[in-house]
Amino acid sequence: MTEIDKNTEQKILDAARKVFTRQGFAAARMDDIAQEAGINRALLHYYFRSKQKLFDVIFAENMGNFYSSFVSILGSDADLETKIRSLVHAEIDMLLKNQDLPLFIISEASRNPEMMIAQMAHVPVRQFMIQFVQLINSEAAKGNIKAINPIHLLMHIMSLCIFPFVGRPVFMHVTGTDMSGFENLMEERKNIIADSVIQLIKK
Amino acid sequence: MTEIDKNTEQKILDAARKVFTRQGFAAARMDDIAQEAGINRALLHYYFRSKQKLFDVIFAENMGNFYSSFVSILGSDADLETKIRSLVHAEIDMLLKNQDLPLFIISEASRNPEMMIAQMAHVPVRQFMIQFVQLINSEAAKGNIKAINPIHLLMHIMSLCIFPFVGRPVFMHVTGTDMSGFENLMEERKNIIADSVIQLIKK
DNA sequence: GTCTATATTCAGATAGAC
DNA sequence: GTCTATCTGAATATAGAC
Repeated sequence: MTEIDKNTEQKILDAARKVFTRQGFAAARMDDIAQEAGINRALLHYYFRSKQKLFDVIFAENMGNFYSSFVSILGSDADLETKIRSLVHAEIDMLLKNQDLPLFIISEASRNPEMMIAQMAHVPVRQFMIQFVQLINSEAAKGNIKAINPIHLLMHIMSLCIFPFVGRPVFMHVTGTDMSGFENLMEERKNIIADSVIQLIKK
Repeated sequence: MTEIDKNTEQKILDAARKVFTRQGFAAARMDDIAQEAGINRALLHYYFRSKQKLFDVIFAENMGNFYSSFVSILGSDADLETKIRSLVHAEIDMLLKNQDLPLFIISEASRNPEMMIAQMAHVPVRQFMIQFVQLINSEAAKGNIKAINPIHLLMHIMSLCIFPFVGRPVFMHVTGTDMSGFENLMEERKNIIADSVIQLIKK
């Protein structure tokens, strides 16, 4: 579907996603979204009534995308090492395609925790966490891995995968890297992170 | 400058630091800062002319605080393991006292990279990075640790230390933890992170 | 230096023509 | 459905009294 074929609602949503995800709610301007969509402000209001309502749609969408990509992996019948490797790869792949997503979710969640909590209700993230904890505990009980607090392990994985994207601007400047250098590094990091995590739990 | 000037100026700076660091530039209101300082808006402008100029002062201050706490550690004559342990402890101690700092710096840097770059010039972060890279490379050359890309190692350390604070609201909700539970976990994490990092480089 | 009152600017939202 | 023009409200900034 080309840009012109899309109906107006879709053009608005695409534009809003782009602007809100980059700028956040407070800094985003309805006019930026309108220009990005190639229409005028009035039409935004005609379709979505208010900035807040339009934002809510985008936030829910982004929240869903952020978690959906890797929730299914734990349920497979692969061994733990494979699961961890897939998890890390899936997450970094998703982040490479949606680089502004984590900072968006995190900053909007900080500024408005109630909204985040409301949206979390529609996403199986808690279930994911429980599944993860059980998996690690049972592997440890079976003696397949070292005993480790699953919460710390999960925090390790999330931190290692997500943080570089959140801190990207600072990181790129400090190391003197450009976008493609950064992306190459993250490609490399898929295996480095997986290896690191696996090394930590291996007996 | 009289004693009373200093008091008011200091009250404004304290209030501005609190509000800007929590809310970010776009969401912060001059009136919030005035109320927090116990004065009125006009006086803010009398002292700092504009919101932007007041913000610049706070941003520079925060940027300085963020990096100054651990830059000195690398220069000591302790062994590598001790240095890494001190680095992690110092950084997490600093973050426990300034929990909003990393998200503030990261989001403002994303929205306005030029400002971040300008402020970076006054902070020895690049020098810190070079020092770190040399340290790791020389230890590897001496055969004291495994060969590892120092950039990835540094990214590991930074990610593990900083990310939990950035993602704290989401994390607290997902795990059902409250503030004191979170802080206990981060206390625990000081050693867990240091142990993990050291394990990764040990031969 | 500090305040109240006011001006200015800007962005979200609406009215009404087509 | 889409536009131009306009209203409203909020937030930054200034003027001027004390």
